[in-house]
Amino acid sequence: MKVATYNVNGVNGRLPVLLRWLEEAQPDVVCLQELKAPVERFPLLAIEQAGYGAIWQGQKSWNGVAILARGATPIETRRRLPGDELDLHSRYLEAAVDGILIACLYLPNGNPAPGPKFDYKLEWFERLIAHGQGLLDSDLPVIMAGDYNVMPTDLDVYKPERWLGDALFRPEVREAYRRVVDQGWTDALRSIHPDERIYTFWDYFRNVYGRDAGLRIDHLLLAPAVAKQLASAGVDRHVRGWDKSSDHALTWIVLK
DNA sequence: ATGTCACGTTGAACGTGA
Repeated sequence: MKVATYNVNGVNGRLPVLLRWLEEAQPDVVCLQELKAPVERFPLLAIEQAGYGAIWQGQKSWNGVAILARGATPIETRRRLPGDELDLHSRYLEAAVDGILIACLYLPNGNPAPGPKFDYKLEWFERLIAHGQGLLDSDLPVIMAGDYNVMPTDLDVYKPERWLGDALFRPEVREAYRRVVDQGWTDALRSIHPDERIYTFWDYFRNVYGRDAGLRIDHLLLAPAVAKQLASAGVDRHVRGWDKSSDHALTWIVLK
């Protein structure tokens, strides 16, 4: 079983890239973030024609998340991260696929920091920690996949000293990410490749991709029951070089 | 500070978020 996460950065604008990758990689489950489309503009027909069922949560212009499953429709279990009824951003979606609970999340960027957007990011993290604990307590096989907007360590940044004050790398968010992992989650990419420089995002600016000045901010966190089944993990970084690509690449795992 | 995108309000630029 192959499970992937992809910040698509506009599901309609990037649709050819998404469909090309689905055909090439044949994933079983895909978590998408940053649809940047309202509910009614999700390209369900094209995705169904590619052989996938989908559930999604849209929002005009910003955010938006979806879960795709090959030959099946994910069974939705939740479409909000609990803990704040006033949070209207479309950033969380949860569903069962083939006996595994898939949480698709798009954590707030948080810049500029400090400020209200950074506070919102930290609050969102607290809610994720609370909900994540509940998921672990359930003993279900769970994957929390998505754009966490956090580089966990120096190894995940091309030039750490340049990012110290940024909302993606400030000590508070690294600490929050660590608190999630320390609950008992396995960072799939890091567990398979403990010492390797692996990036999942390259900015559009200044030939950043060509210079490999990347960041690792897209993560798949595995509950113990799933971590036991982890066979391989990687990033399809070549997709970032395709025409009209998202600034993120596809990050995936294969389970035994 | 800068740089590059997508999406929206609009009707060719500009604001916003990233």
